[in-house]
Amino acid sequence: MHSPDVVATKYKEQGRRLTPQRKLLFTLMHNNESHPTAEGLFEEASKRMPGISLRTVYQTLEELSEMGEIQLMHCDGGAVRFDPNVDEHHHAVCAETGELFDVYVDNIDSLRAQLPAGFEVQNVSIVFHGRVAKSAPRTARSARVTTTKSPARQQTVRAKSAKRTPRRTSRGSNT
Amino acid sequence: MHSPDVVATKYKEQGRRLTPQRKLLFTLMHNNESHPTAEGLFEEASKRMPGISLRTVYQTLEELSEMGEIQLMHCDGGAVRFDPNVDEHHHAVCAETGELFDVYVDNIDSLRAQLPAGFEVQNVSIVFHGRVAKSAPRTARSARVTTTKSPARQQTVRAKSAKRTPRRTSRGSNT
DNA sequence: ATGTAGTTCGCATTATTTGCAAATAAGCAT
DNA sequence: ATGCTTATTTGCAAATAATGCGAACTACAT
Repeated sequence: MHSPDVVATKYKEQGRRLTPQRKLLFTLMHNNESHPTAEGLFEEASKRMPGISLRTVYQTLEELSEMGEIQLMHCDGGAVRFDPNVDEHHHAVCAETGELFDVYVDNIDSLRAQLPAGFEVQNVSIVFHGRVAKSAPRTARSARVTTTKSPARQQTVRAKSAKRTPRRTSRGSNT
Repeated sequence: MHSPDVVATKYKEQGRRLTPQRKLLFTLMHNNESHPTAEGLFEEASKRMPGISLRTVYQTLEELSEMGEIQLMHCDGGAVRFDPNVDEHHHAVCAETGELFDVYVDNIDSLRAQLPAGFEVQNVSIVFHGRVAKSAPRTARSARVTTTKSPARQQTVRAKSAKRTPRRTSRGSNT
């Protein structure tokens, strides 16, 4: 996503208005690497602008997405997460914390896949499921991918993964 | 997923009972390559057993998932789709029809990814987004993956992809 | 045939997101 | 500054997807 200033200019060029809400959201999303959900962003925004509406957050995120300033990602079936990084990249999800990291993959074209006959690939999305080791964080950047699962049927991790990001019981009434 | 008979045996072994609902669902899921949603499976099941509850379908799918007989997949943010193929495989989604195909990838380990320091990969899921060409379906099985997008920022396809699988207005009252 | 515990089912509820209309407020012209 | 016009913001209802729960039901061992 471009800088708040540039995005602001783009907005004006398109006849859109610059509201305080939008300006705030531009700022909160710029360089945001947390892959927030609409709710999460709403909470952040509420701190600086109490009263801002969740509806507006959704609205603005949709605009930014349409303008190609941010990307959406449907990760584990929970709420959509937004990413200001629109470069071609992929993701790694920590099974424990739910944290989401950007991952660059160099050689996707070398993947040998048995695609359906006549299938034209437009883009590929890769998600690395795993966990961040708390121990000695050796500087293992750009390593070959090696999975930790039995060679045959693998279901251990997938099995009960339907768990979605836990959230408050209800919005508007945090008892 | 194993054959209905084998699954039935597994159920008995675990002290679970064999109900007509379960038997039907075992049959409908076995060798099912359509990656149905719970709703979809419910509709199929309803044809043969009117009155079966959607709740039971969800329930049974969850059981099968816990038993490692089927896999869940969160595809585009819509409803979860179920896959009786629990071998290590990936998916291809047709952007037009929404159809989902199983895809086998040989050399995932050759992917060169810049993972976060200390990230231990447990498994990788790859989704090929694209479309099935209606023209001459050349037998292009097991080909190298080549994406159709500008080398720089790619957002064309991602942008408005939040569209979920269209479904009936409401369940229970199909006017 | 009987009893018991596992199942099914319907309904309420949660969670995420979008539709809609009324109230507001940018940004331009005066 | 004032007013206008129309884009925006907001709150609420509604759509969708999935789960919790309890009452009614039934598989199946005895």
